[in-house]
Amino acid sequence: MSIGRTNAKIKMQQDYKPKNIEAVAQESWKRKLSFRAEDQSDKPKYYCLSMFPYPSGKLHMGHVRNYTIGDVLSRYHRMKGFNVMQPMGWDAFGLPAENAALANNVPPAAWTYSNIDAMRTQLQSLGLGIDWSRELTTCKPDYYRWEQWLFTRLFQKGLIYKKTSSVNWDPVDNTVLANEQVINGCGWRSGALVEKRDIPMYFMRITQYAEELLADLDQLEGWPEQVKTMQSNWIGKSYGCEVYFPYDAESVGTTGVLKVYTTRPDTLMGATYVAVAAEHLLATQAAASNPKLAEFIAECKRGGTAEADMATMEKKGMSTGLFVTHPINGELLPVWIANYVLMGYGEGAVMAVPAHDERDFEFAKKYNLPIKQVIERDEIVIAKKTKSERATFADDQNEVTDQAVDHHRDLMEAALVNKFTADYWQEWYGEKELRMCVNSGKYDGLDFQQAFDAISADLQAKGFGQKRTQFRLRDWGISRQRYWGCPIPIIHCAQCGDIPVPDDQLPVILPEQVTITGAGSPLAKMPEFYETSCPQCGGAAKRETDTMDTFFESSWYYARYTSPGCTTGMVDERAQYWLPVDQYVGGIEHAILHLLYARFFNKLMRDVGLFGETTFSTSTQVTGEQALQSKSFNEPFTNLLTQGMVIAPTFFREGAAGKKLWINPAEVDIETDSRGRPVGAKLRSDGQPVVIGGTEKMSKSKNNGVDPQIIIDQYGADTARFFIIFAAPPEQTLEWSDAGVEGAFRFLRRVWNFAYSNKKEIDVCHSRSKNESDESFLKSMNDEQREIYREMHVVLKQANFDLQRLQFNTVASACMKILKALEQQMVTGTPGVTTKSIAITNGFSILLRLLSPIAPHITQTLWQELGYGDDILSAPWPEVDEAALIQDEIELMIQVNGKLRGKLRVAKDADQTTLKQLAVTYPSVEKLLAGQAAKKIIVVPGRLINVVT
RNA sequence: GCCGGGAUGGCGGAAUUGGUAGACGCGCCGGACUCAAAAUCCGGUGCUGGUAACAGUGUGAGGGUUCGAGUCCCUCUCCCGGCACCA
Repeated sequence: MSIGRTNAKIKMQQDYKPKNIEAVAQESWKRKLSFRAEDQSDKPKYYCLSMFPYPSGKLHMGHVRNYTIGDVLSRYHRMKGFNVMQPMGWDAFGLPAENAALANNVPPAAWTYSNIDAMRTQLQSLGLGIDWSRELTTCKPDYYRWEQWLFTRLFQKGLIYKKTSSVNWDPVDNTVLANEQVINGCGWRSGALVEKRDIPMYFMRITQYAEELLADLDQLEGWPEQVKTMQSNWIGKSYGCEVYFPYDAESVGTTGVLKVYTTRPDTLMGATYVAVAAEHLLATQAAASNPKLAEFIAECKRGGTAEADMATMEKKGMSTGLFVTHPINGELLPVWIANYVLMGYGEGAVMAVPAHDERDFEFAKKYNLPIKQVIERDEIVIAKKTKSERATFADDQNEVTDQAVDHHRDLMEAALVNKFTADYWQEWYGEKELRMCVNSGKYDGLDFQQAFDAISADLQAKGFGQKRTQFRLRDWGISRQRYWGCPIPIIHCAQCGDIPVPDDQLPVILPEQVTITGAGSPLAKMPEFYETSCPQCGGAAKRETDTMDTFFESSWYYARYTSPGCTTGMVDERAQYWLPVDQYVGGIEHAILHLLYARFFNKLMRDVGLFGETTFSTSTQVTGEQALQSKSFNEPFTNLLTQGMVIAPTFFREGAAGKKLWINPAEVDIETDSRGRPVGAKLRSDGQPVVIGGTEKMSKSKNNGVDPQIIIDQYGADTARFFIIFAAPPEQTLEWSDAGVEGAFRFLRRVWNFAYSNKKEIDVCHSRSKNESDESFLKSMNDEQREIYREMHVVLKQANFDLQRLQFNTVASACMKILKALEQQMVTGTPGVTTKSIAITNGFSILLRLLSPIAPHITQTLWQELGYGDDILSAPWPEVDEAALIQDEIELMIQVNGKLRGKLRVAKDADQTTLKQLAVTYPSVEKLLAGQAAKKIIVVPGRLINVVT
């Protein structure tokens, strides 16, 4: 069956039946290849990408929201005249497939592929304008062979290297656990106490790109500020100093230095001890002869590797009995082992200045270590001086008043009484501004920067340190001791070492028929997989059995979509047409890791020469300008929209032993009082009360998920899409509401009904000559028509603005406003074709086009049914007729002292004097003035007049 | 703990730059239609007082800047996201 002309002959359905019209519309898009993106076009390109889903098997509301937002953007840009590409694919490797394999005894591959099929069907029923010819699946060799290829290139360039690193080790299941699988320090399945274990892993030198990743954030004007801030903080560039503390030969037994990094060298004179991580060389050495220390180190190694746990646990430490000497004053400082010092960060050792660091302070108080104040507020230092001495400190910026001196005298007295209590300490520890050194010998009186420079210089002169820039960002560990991931293309040869798999032997294919036991990787138990020969010497060798972090796949899929079917590389020349992505849409939870890794990969691929004739050496930093000149590009995503979560109410009953039994909202009836406030809830099946819980992220564990498929089956995809767009702006959390969904459906039905009952008049109107861009169109209208026409365009102007700033909920509102105004016109307007139909025909065409990105099926159908055209997809986007917006009279607010007291209609070009006169003689203003003259009258043109008394 | 974000009627949210707080929708109340109900349509709806006109009050809490603050500044509370092996 075909739609369009054939269908137009059939009488229009009276009732809105989404099931029928959605199937017809989707079939038509499929047949006409409506969403096939052209690799060559006269139109400007628009690459709109939504984060691809992990194929869990069932579409959830978060997906629906993500892809609806992307589809609205895609369809809007298409109508604006862009060559749009909106692809879709599957982030198919990952832990859940292995968990499912354990639970259901299905191989991860089979489970994944059947999930993909199920989810593709669901996605298609949403009516998304996707170019399915570009679909990709990351667990297929034709995809992952190219990341193996990239791996070997980066390995050869030294951008991937091997080192040992800590993982969560489950000693009962003898397996490595993900952070997610560690619950309260125990393995999720075995319940065993998890410990840290050091194993060799491959790392990517993302730190080599830290400077560029940080600097290029400035180029990302289309990114939310908060995401850039988070990334910037994550990279964490800091300026500091390396300090070497020479070993005390007597206690340590050898010579050497303890290396630390500090951002506060100005406080070096206040260092009273040093602390090292449990894995530090000095710790190991001290523990050799001290069983108690060895026990403490073992304790530190218990528990997982998650940073949040490290940061919140109780600070514990133990003295090693070893000493180092202070590099400037030569004092002996004790060496402590502390559980809050991380081996993987910095040097695995810190200098402790308890007077000026919160953690050191807490630790020193706990273990009675000395606290030496070396920084003081300027004012207090000054207050301690005589009046004449003070004069030399006072300047225009920092005048020392007697009041300030008194205030700080009080503080000083408080200090004597409360010395080093946490409250008082808060008063002076942190900020670097307006502070100077005290108790620091020759550095006394220096401010932060002066002391920083002087102490660094002295350290350097003595060979005990130097200034250093440091990044918080660590190199990216990419090895996973798991099965369901991309095999790392390395061969271990006893003679030749670690050899990358040669290109002609790629891909290293992951065997799909395996048994998952939950203990260790199946690959390590498959000789047919790991037994191989060395590509270099030909001798027997062993293939690497670790797989890659799944972030690897998601870091370059955006590029692969540009080159579907490419068998010659990761991408081909089509990438240069489509990249960078114009609009990326996805959850805020990816603000740091995924988005940082994808930015990193973009730079790697650029530097490997995939995006043009660039030949950057990886050892030099590339500026944005250089890259732009070379026709390449630095950043993968020009604009970023971070969408909020979908949340829903929760309901539960207390089960045995206080265990909560969560009840799905669909099974609950809510009781309200006369005002509509909820007072209770009952389970429909037994009529007994349930407890109303909080409103939380839709999840299996809280049983508050709403299945999108049920909504689509019941109301249609257009209703689901409309509700999701209408209920909240894209970046905010969206609260699910069944009543709201019904409201969305009611609205679409009203649109349908309006079309049905006005079809005749609109048809008649089409036969008359008219052109909305024609100036005479506006002039030909009578006042009534012009007013409704103006109303349409006021709403349209706001809607077009809202679309540009990605606030789609108010675009949905605008559609409702237009329909309301048109319905109103039907009731109150003068009957007859000449007075109503022109305005209605024009207004309804605006409504259909404005609504079409949100609810594409109903609008496509009505566009044809009412004879506006064959295909709304190729209709031009409605633009505002500015001439229609001009009004002769405007309404001004009248305020007295900023408080609204009335409204006034005035000519739009009334002058200020007239307006002021009108305001003071306005009855309620006159009354409030009570005969007094106004002190001041503020006129805000076009808005208000404020009379100040 | 650290980094980032949020809080506006009974509910979701609107208010472009400091200038009419509550658009639009849900819910609730009243009315029409109906034998009745549902659906639909019309009207009302921040809170307090008042028959009403109107007045007071109101954007998480407390303070500040301003003729004027939901919006800017300071302090605080609660909630959410991320923290490097969930994706």
